[in-house]
Amino acid sequence: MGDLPYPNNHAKAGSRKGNRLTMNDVAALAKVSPSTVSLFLRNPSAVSAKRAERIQATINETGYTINRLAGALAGAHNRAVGVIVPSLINAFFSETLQAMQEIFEARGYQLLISNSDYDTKREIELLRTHLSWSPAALVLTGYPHPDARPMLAEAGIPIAQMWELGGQPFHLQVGFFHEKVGAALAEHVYAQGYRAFTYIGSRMHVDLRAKKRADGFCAWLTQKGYEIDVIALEDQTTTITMANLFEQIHLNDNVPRVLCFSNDILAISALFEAHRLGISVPNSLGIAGFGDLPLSQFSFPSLTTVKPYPKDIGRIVATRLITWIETGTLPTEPETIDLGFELIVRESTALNLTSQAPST
Amino acid sequence: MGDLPYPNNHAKAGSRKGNRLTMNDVAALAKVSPSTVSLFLRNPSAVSAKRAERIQATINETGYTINRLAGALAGAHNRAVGVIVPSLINAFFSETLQAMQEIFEARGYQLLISNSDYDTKREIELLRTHLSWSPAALVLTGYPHPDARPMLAEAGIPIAQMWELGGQPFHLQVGFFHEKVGAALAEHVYAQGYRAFTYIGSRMHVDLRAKKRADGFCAWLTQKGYEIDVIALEDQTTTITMANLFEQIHLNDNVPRVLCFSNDILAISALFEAHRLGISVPNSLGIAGFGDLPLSQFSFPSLTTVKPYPKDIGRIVATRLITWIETGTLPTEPETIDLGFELIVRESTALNLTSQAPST
DNA sequence: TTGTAGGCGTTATCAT
DNA sequence: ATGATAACGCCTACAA
Repeated sequence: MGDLPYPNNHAKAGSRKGNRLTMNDVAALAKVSPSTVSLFLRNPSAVSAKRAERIQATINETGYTINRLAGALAGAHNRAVGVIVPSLINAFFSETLQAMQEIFEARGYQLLISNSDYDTKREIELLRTHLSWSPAALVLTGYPHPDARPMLAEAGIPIAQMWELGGQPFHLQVGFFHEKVGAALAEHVYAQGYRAFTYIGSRMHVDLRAKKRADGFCAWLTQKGYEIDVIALEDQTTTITMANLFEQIHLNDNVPRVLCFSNDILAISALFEAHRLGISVPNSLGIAGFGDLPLSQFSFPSLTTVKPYPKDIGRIVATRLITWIETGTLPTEPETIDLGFELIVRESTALNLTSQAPST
Repeated sequence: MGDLPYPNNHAKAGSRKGNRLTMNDVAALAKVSPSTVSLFLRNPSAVSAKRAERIQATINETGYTINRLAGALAGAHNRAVGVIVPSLINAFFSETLQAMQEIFEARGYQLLISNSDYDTKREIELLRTHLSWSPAALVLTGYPHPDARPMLAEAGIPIAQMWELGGQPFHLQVGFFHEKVGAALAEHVYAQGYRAFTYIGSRMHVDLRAKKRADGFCAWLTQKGYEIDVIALEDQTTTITMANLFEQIHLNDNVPRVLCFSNDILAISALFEAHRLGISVPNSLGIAGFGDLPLSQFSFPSLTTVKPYPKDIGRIVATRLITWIETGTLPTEPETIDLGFELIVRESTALNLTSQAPST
């Protein structure tokens, strides 16, 4: 399909000619040519001090603002960078976005952010929309749908994929292997002495990365000969579910159980539920999460979790992209940067230790 | 100052003429005129079925993507909407953004999002930058700096301010009074029987809304003749601070104390710290927050907090703005919508009640 | 319903 | 160092 049709019921909106102040106006007022103004704006030192001053003065007086739209069209590259994330609400992506934006903005790039809501169809549409703004680069989360590859390949701009490694990268891939997260966690809880395992993931039917973490967890333990209870929460109703969850769990001190959650929010809810029920964590039950929220180190007991590097992902993506944009080059070989993750062992899985000890 | 100069070291980047497929190319291939293609893209039903089909076919074959930059420049209005929030990481703003985006995107608008990092100077610069993209509308958080008002007034586009009420609105203001939040909380904890009060706010020197909540809290209690300990946390080091905080607090069962925090994250940390120290909440100490995180109703004890309506803020802003954009009108009278907030009373301040009862 | 002509505000090229 | 001129790709009249 082509582009979407939108109603064009915007009759008024002033006449054709907006009364916007243009570069020509500024040039006329400053008694220089438009080219000189343009040049001044891009590189002030290339203009004689006298005229520079005049131009600056009129800009100040008139409150002139350059029209980037026209500039972008005129053949300079567009200083906009498109970013598509699955969710704006997710704290991980927010951190990455913030980090990216700091760097991009410092170099004069504007971010066009969209969220796909974990929906592949939406993502493809968004790709089209983004491309229609002819961005200088595009940042995607994970893999794009195969159908979208040709479109992206034709765009001729650097494309970064973040938060997940694997598949066929375009130009740059920055992230980590989510299966390894699951495996690392499995290895840890096994080493601690837990012998009954429950993995609770939310929205795993759409959040493929959460799914991969679960898979990695199960794979490691299956190989050891254990069965894992996997509980998939359909939506964000952490809520009732946590009480239900604890009802389903059979605690047995001879075969200590651990609950691994696909994010720290769930894990912390579980911690509270344990408090409510008087279940001792980590001795009667282990609990672990993913994400290392600011809160997680201050919970009681403090939460064992896995910490990705959302800010670094953003920083690296931004830096690389800017290099390619400004040199006008595209890497011949796709670049893959594995940032890994950190398993943060805290009290909530410290089965072998004295869990009562206050942290210092 | 005019606009920022950025190095233009992007020599390569293909020749002047990008090899991008244009509407003319599509027209030629489909054997129609460019304007027919343009018309088709905007309103498919206005073109004869035969040609429509031909055009659609060539678009599919070539993978043509319309260039909105050119369209926007050509005098149609620009389907971009600028949004400036203080932080991308804050869960409140994320929810508002997500809600806004759903509505805007459904109507074909792209969001240009920036975060000011609670910095006024940055905000003014961002305003300039956003204006340079000639957006169809602008969304600000709270009040813009007075210096920025003329710029905004001249822009001639609808401007929405969200999350805070008061001052001189431009066209639309959607939010609530933060002082009232503080007052409502004060009234509640006083009614519960707490008689010693501590307010802990983070980043209040830059987050003026958090400051106002604190002020509202203090004002109400000062009027009752009480003194309030206000603790301002400079940065996000929740962390060590929570332990320090509890060291400073003198608990006295005859004069029960309540801790009110400027956000739920801090409040939940405090809840955990109380567990760690064996302090009984709410009987020995009350705790309240702000924000109503998903987690907050599942903490133990469940957290008393104030719930704003971030999604509604986003939805209303988006809806109103779209109306004005598409009718090409600007409201003559600024519109103010007070969404209020909800005081959610839960266990953590239930001094008079049996706090042991498990929630049902 | 379809085609033609002109212009949107800027930048790049090429003289001067 | 400065200025004239021709794109950039599309949209909106207006004409056919």
